[in-house]
Amino acid sequence: MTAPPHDARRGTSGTPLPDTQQGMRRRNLSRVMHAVAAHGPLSRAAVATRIGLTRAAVSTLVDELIRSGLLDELGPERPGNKVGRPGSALAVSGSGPVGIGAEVGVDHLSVCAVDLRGEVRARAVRQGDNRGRAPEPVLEELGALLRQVSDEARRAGLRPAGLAIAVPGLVARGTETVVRAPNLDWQDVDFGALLPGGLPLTVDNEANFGALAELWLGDGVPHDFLHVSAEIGIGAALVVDGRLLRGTRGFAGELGHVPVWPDGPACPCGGRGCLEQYAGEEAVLRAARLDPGADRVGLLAERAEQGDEDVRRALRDAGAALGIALTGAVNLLDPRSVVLGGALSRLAPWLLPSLEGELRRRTAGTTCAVAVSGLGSDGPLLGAAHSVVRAVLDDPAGAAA
Amino acid sequence: MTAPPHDARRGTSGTPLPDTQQGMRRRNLSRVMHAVAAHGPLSRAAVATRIGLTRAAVSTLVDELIRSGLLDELGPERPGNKVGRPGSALAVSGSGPVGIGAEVGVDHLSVCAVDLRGEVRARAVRQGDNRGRAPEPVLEELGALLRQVSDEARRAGLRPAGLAIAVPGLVARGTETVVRAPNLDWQDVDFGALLPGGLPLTVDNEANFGALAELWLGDGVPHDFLHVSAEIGIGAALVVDGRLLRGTRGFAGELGHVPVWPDGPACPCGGRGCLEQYAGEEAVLRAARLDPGADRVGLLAERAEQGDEDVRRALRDAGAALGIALTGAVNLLDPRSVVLGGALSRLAPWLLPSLEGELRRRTAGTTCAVAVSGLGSDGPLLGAAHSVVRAVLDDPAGAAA
DNA sequence: ACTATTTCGTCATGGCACTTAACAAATTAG
DNA sequence: CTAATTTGTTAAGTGCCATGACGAAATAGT
Repeated sequence: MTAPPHDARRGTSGTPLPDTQQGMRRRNLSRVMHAVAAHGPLSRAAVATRIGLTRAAVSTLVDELIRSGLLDELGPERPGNKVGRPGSALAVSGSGPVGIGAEVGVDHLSVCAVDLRGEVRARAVRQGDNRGRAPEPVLEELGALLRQVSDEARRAGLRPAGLAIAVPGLVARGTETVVRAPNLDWQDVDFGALLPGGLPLTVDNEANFGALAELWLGDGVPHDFLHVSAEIGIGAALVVDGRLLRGTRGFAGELGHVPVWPDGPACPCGGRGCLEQYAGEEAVLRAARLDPGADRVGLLAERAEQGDEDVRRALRDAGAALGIALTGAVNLLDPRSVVLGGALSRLAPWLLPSLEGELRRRTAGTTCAVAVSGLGSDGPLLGAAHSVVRAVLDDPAGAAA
Repeated sequence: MTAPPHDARRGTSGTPLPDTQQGMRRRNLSRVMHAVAAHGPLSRAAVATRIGLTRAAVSTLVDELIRSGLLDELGPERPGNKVGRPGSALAVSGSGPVGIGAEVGVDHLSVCAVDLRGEVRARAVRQGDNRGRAPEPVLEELGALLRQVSDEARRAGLRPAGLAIAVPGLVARGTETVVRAPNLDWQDVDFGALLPGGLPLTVDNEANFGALAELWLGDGVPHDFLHVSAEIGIGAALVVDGRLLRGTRGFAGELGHVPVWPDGPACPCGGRGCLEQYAGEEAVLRAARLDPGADRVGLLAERAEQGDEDVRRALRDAGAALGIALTGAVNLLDPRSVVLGGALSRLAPWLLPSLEGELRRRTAGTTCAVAVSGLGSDGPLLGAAHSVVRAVLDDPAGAAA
């Protein structure tokens, strides 16, 4: 229904969008919101110097944003400045719009509401294996959770401004249709048709939302990195210049099928020796001589911690394969860092030594830091909710409603 | 001195540039120029509908551009429209600014001047091996060629608006310093200091300029592709959404050191089994049992054409290795196509079958077209000159002088 | 305590960029 | 030859930000 927020502003053809005064106004409203959201409570004067407009101009912008309920005036502020009249502190409203984020995982459904300040204001989770279930009943349950969270938010005086859903599968660029979700065994599921409408809807890959969460919430992470996450497949998401690189069809980031040993075992994808054959969940479990059961990642972590040599070797080998695949990616993309997220962050202690070893040996000089995500398994959910929040910050006028 | 033109418009930090009315004017001037440059002679009314402004607004913009000498009024035009007053055709000026492009190759120096219409208006080449020569005498010769071309352009009433130089090596992002050019055996050469000033200078990798040439001049190539070129090393340049992906330090595109067979022969880069060990010029010559001499690419093409089995096998194997490395890249980036440029375009007939074979087998479904560049060896030079032209189109107000 | 200084937010004025609306000019259709 | 259509220009209008001046609120100095 609505275009993905993060590619906005780019015209469809070579000619960008026309530039009118209203567009200028909208962009400046957005700049004010971003400045206040990113750099804590700020006075009008501080905003003005920060975004390069005059105090007078910022005053009118702020007035409009306060009237729309997107900014709050907190009252006089004790400023860092020593002398002069204190400014009136402005903060993004904690009682205006909220972004609704949802995640359809293989073993859970979760929904949350995040306000403009980034606080989680409502939350609902339903555990339960969704593998092999038909889309309709799953999305019906998801709808119930969504209603629950929306109602809770509304009771708190908040207004849902949009809905973003993270799914473990490929989503065709610009649509709400899941083309293929191997772990759920879903194909061509149109979320727009199966969920009650009413809110602007965005559906995207969980790896993408996880990377965006890292970009927006991770600390110290620059806006140029490669985010690797593994659930059952291995997905990567590339953030370049603070923007997600989606690829022509939206299928970018298929790290799992990068060839590692080109003559290696055949892969369902048609190739041979894909990374997934060495570092995918199934492959690691097999190499560790463990049976696939529930909470397999937890099991691996537990055994590794206990010192199980088979498990440790399996993880070491997986890390080496990851390191080789990442060497290619780092050579191609020159990111500032690589971030391990999702299940990988939990297994990082045993993956990292061999991973970093391969990477460093093969990219001498081109030092690329490897970091572990601090967001844990909440990344995709938070990224989804925050994507709605960002959409509001990116166009406050359009989202004021 | 000036920032690379293609990353412009992006603020230094999270907060973008402020939006003032003057900025709006500049952007709209740019839109007019782009519309006229891209879509042939156009009337004011046609420009207006195309860029979404009113005829009145476009009229004042066009007046200003004509006064600056960037647009020419050709006179009444026979329009496609059946009825109504004919418009007055506008075209970008053929007598205004020109972009000066230069290329420092291993066996030649070349310089050209391209006007806003994209026509090459002056040109100078000096053949001769530059391998191992010190930077100073080479750049002195280049300076002589530059003067020659600039003078010729000036005699034709043209005004050099900027200088862009393509070099076979790595250039640190945003600088004019060649960090490392292995084939010339140069390190940390500051072009800005060694060339006479006076013009805004940009120095960049030849692969990058080759890709930009493909983007701007290639026909049918979309603005999402992976451009592969091989001189002695193998470089790639990624164009995403019409923008060059440079990487954090400007070192993106090092396809030559993507691991292909991780246990393969050691590579000077410190890794093992890098693509360059299989498809690099030296490796191919060795496999073909040919001695390195002058015009080695030409020799390979000639022998392959004559049916030399050793050469053909060597090229077949190189193509397969390329296909494997590209499989990784395609999986990661999901480009619309892969374009073979530079020396590869000449050898394409013998590389393509195995290359496409590997690529197609390993990326079933994810069809990614492989194309051969039509620009030949002129790509980098033309890309450099056109980058200056684009800078003028991108900010006509700033470049009017 | 009182004044000078500094900084903040607002207001009135002005300039700039685009839109709207009207019009003359140039061409085709009937 | 008139009506219709399209172009380019002009004049008035609106929106948005800059400029400069002002009162308000706090600190520093005497």
